[in-house]
Amino acid sequence: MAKRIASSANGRGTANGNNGARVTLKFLANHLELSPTTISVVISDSPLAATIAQKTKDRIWEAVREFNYRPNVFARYLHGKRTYCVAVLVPDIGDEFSASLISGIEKELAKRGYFYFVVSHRGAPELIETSPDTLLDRGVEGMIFINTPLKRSLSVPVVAVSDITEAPDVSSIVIDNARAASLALKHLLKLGHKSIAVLRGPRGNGDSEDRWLSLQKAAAELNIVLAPKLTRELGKYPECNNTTMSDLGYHAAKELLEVSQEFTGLIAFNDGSAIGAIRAFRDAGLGVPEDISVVGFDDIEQAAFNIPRLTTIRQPLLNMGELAARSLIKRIEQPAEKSREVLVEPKLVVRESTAPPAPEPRRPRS
Amino acid sequence: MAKRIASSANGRGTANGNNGARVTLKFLANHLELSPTTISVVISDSPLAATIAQKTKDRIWEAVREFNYRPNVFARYLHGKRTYCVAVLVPDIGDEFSASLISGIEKELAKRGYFYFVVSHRGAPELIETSPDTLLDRGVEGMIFINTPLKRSLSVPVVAVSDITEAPDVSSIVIDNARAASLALKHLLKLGHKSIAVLRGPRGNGDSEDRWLSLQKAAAELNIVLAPKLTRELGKYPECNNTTMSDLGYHAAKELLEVSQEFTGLIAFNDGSAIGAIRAFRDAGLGVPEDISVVGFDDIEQAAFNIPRLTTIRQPLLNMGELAARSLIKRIEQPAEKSREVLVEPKLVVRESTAPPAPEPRRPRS
DNA sequence: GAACGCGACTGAATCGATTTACTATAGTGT
DNA sequence: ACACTATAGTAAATCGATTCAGTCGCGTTC
Repeated sequence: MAKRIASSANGRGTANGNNGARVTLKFLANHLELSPTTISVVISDSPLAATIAQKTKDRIWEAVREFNYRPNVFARYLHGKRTYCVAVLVPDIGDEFSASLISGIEKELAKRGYFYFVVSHRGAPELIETSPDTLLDRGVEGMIFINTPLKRSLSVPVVAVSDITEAPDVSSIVIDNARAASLALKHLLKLGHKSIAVLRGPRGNGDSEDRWLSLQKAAAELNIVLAPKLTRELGKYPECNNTTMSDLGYHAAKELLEVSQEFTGLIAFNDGSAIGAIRAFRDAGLGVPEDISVVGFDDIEQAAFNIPRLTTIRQPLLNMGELAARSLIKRIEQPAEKSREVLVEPKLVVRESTAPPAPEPRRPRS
Repeated sequence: MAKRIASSANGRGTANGNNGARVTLKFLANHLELSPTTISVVISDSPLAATIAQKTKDRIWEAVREFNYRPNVFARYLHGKRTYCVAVLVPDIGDEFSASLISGIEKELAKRGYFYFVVSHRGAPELIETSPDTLLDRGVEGMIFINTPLKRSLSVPVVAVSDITEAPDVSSIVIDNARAASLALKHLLKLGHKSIAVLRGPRGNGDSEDRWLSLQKAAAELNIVLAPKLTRELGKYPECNNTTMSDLGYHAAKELLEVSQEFTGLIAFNDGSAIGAIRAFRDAGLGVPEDISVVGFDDIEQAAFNIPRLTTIRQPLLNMGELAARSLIKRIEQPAEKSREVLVEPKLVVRESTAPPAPEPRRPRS
């Protein structure tokens, strides 16, 4: 009988009453003079465990604690047991959009005892193509695609956030862009703006297309024209690598300024580009909201502290992440569950970057 | 002999020439009329592979392609093979500090073919205590602790970023806070500031203590006093959950304003709190830099687009992440490698939020 | 007192690959 | 023609746990 009690917080490398040898089922079996079967049955609480005497169970659990036995995850998985592991694919984890989503995902996954791999592909097509297989090799039971195209179907459940997948049977979590567009446009309209510029999202971003279409549709319904020359696209995806959204917004806004002196409102693709645009206007001697009103999108942390505080369409990113994780787990644990699309409600947050347009045509301040 | 060529991009669930059954070594062996041993030897390119005829090798590789055979990672690992998997522990992935670091880490890991788990513990002590073991169970070969305390030593290499570990034999990547402090202080001093307020980092953050100590030391050397009443701590760690750095900075700055009308300079713990503070000053009718100069820390994306553009001490977060990953891999692959501390050089980035103090004592503008 | 049932376990096959220690065949030198 | 050496491969044990199909002893029951 072993005398030593292992320190509860032993770090594997340290002593555990077994003199350095790994604590395996076989070792425990030896020590308890039972068969590995019995111990396995008790530990994994299989139905068979009912047939084991309580006294024996107690002995087993005690030994488990004493030696800090931890079943080998890999051996277990060989028998097709669950891995409780999923993957998140994302263009880049560096920006606040992705980071907030992942934060929400993580929160929910942790609550349910799941682990996750993160793969950021930076838009590289071959990574997008091959990493699902590698992840499958590693036993993930499901995947969350953030803003990432998926062309084929996979053998595990998939949830897409900011959907740009073509694959069937994928659940998706998307913001209600129609509602968002109408919210932003109506707000500006009510303030009295007639000429509105738009910063479209980069091609390759899941929301770009849908958002733009929604904006056009809403504009048509409200009898506004979104003039093409007052529209800028925020750069192609692959180039997004070293350029930040603010940077993209800054340059797009400058271009806009060169083209026109008329517009009094701007709807940006997101808060980052909105902040960049405001900076550009400011550099041109124009004030926000005095000369131009700006509406952002997302409501990132800085939005509320920006000068001026940013009026924006809030996307509940944390919730969306949680929702994505929850949907995924549901589909993993209840395979009968059908895939479905969840539309998330955006919210207009009015702050300081929007105001009625100046009565006079604007002119750069000195 | 199989007739069909598997589609190269088959998604596991789909046909692969084997009618749905898993493609295992045994299956391939059967199909090629070779023993599993031979195939294994060839595929894993063990030394023995030299003894296999080239012709046979070719046949094997062809079959591997044809059936899209992928060795089972878990079965492999049972034999103690490498997992190429590490873990990153972080308080929270949502903020730009962590996100940038992870982005750097990820970049380097991906380059070397490693996968990684992320665990964000939100400061919860029991998670910090238990997750290393769970991660070890999952076969990680090393861990990166971002801003996370580690009290015991682990059986795998550990690299700490923004170091607050007490464990021995841990490599660490830390910013040179002494240099940073001197940079910030000298900048303000040269502009003519005498009375300088400080926003200290939250307790529990790895850099807080060191940064503050460095600041005091540098101040002493430069013959400035950092008055305790002009010093604020940015809230305790656990409460940091729902509060953003900007929020913390905002409130701390307000408090500062209530206490004193004298200070003309502020050194913030990071850019988030700096932006919050600027907002608070502005709300009180004070301008930055006209009335108060503000120095941030980190140089996050928004810093360059903020109004005013933020003067800040840049921390090369992406590089630090890459460095951390590189160190970790080195220690994994060359166990003889000793742990060491890497001091990263900060850089002063002068923008618009700092200027000489106004000659007159300041007073709130209307 | 033979047949039966039941409680409490266990043996052996299995998951999918790796690895060590062979074997079988063909070719070489003398 | 015989030992000897490559060459080309294979059988079987192993990693650590799970699981199906028993086994063994003992108390009932008619």
